[in-house]
Amino acid sequence: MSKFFNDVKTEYEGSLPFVRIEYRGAYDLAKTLDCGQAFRWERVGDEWLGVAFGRLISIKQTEQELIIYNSTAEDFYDIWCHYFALDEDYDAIDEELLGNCQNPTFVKALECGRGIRILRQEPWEAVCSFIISQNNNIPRIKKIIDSLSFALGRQIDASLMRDHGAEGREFYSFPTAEAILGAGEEFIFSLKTGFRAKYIMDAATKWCSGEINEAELRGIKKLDDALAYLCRVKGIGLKVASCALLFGFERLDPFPVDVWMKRVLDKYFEKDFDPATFGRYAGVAQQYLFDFERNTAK
DNA sequence: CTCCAGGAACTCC
DNA sequence: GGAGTTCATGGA
Repeated sequence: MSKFFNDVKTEYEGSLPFVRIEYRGAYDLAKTLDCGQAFRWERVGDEWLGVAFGRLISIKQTEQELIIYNSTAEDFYDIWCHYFALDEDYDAIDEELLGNCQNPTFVKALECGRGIRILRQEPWEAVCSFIISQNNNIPRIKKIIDSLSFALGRQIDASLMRDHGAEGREFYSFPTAEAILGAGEEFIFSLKTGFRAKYIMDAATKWCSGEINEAELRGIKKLDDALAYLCRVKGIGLKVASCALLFGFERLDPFPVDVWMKRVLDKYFEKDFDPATFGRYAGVAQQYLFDFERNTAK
């Protein structure tokens, strides 16, 4: 029994299993899935259809409930509770952030962004996706990830999801590093990845050989050391490494600085402001500011 | 046509 | 160790 949601049970719509989660505290599903941290979610009516951990689900939010279609209670506890960060105390995180930084724009960004959660995505997918993200825009990042998955991922049975936007469509898991390595650089380039093709290949090579090892990386507690570890891949710099750690390795301390965050920092913060001021949840602060500048500030 | 996109490598001084 | 250039691609 969690302090953040009810005891979840499997229900059925015909033969489609689903779960209802009565969550407590703030949760903004739309912003969470559409704030640029994940690239495989699509709005279908009042639901979000997407693939993660090799599964196809649809999720929607009502007043005080989240409903996940194509998930049993077991799936929820094994995967989705974790993926959607429903077990994390964001009230406590927000409180600590506000204690560390009283910058007026940040306070405003937090109020606007309250309910955004940092998803816990798959490590390899995060690494690969944020390599693709460099010098690129979000719609095209999504297109490339789609074509990579279509070409090299494993097909997912979508028959139960016909009434949730899956009718007549095919869905694929994100390809493994092995699959990408096996496909070869020319093929990856042919999917419009451009100059990033050789970067993707270097990441896949090092991921497969164990030169970049997930468990080893998780064991590196000091942020700078973890960043340096990922930066051994050609094509991964500070920003991509920060995103990979924040979104794919269950860390909330990295603070990715892209063109948008540079804008935020020199528009609203003192000249030599150090993001480390935010403390161990700096990544959450970054996401509030990122969403604020892109979607709210105007 | 130019400019830009959740950057990073490379080349200069 | 900074500052400027280049890298594919597509949309505005």
